Amino acid sequence: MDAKNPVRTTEKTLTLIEELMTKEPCGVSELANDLEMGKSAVHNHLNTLRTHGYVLKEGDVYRLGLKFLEVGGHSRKSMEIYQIAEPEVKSLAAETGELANLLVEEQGMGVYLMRAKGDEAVDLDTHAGLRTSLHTTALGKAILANLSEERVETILDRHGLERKTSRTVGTREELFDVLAEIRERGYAVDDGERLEGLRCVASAITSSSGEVLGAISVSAPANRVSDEALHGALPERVLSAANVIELNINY
Amino acid sequence: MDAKNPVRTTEKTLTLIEELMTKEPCGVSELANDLEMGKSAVHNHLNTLRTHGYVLKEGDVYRLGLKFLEVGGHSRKSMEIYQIAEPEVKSLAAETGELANLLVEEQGMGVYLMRAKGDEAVDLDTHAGLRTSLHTTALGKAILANLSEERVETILDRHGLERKTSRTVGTREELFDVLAEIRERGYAVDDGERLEGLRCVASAITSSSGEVLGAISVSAPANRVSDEALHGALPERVLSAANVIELNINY
DNA sequence: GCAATCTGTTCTCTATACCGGAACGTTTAT
DNA sequence: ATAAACGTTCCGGTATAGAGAACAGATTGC
Repeated sequence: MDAKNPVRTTEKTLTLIEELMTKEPCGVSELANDLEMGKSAVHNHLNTLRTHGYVLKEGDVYRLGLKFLEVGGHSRKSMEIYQIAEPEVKSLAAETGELANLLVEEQGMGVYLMRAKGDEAVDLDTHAGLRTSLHTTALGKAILANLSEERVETILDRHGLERKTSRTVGTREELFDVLAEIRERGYAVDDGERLEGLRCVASAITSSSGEVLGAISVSAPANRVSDEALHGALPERVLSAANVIELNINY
Repeated sequence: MDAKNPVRTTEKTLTLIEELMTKEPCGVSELANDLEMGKSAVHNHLNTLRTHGYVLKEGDVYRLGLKFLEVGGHSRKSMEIYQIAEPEVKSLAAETGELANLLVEEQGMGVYLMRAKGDEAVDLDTHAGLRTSLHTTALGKAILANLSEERVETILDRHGLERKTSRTVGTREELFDVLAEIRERGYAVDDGERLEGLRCVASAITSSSGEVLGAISVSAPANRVSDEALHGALPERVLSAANVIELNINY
């Protein structure tokens, strides 16, 4: 939903920020061309952002500053789910030796709040703050399974059902079947749907009132996760960690 | 240095963001009062930010969204120093069992890029993105010691010499003495200057051309760091980790 | 070595759009 | 019931954003 009276100047600033994020260091003229803005406008916006620490100038090129990390880090730190889940996700990674993740939903997308690597963990490109479609990961599906069907429809309307690999769930019907299955057994599984050869087990974290707060997962290469483990020891661990988090959140 | 032709509308947006960071969830009227803006202006700005994911509305209150974490996470991930130092900082934490940190300088301030906790680590409030005066931490002093005297003066002119505890270095002269000492022995020490009872050892990370890229440290409670360790085993570990990082950066 | 063409920055002027203030519909408190 | 808050919408006067031109400096091509 768009704002009724959008502040166009602010939107230009935000467009500039997003362009800087994808292009990284670049100059005024390049940005002006790409965004079809005048050079003076780009220059004024960049320098306004610069005096506030959001943008840095190195020689003749501009790039994003760490102010965004400051604001983002502050937001994350103030989230109860992060404060409580953080040590548990780390334990989960240490105990399994694999990669553990914490995801929350925001505006219909999944946002990774953190990841923790065990000794043997694969190195995925999931850094804190990264966004992902909910239907493409076990984490996201664990969350979707705990939302109302109506809510899920709304999310799908907004973000669609983009495919990541040939195994990604392709239709709404298929997705709802998967979600029902997840609700039944209590955890979600990703068997190479997001990345070939990667297996992943996730569980939602819910408040005492049944509201979803987020999800945690363990990801490991298929050759280290037997079929038995995928539906036995691994989900047991993940569910246990989720349980501890839920207990701590509800005091 | 202020921009020549600042974009005032953008500045209002940024002010709003910073107010939201300190106040957390709050409504339109409260923000309008605090910032001496009209309600409609605040409303328009908030909703513009909202359609771009930077702000969320929960009921009748607004708060910052995780978009900032996305942008910040992206910036951090694209920094060479982070990519290379990350595993080493984690090792440092694991081996010492204490808290290890990575700091870089930006606009005369120190910015924590990450922290890693060992098994016994104290839990400080140093989260990723947090800013700190350079002269108040061992990390910052390790960086200052590798900057030109001129650069250091400029930074002090901009940010002053705020005291954190009674032990914080209080005058420029004192600071320059400390920095000379750091250059001589190769590492910086903080013995309760930032926080009573906390000892900290840090080393700068420099490129092959001698430019400072950042600094790493280990922090531990005084009762676990003997006077010998503070100038023996601990700096040895930190320096060794810094060395590995420097080697990896210069291929 | 000179001209041509980049670059980022500064300046001016006006069409634009930001936003104060008033009105609206709800919700909460008295 | 009444009042006082809230968030949201609307409108119109006016501050200002930004196109375009001109600038200085760097780099290029011939």
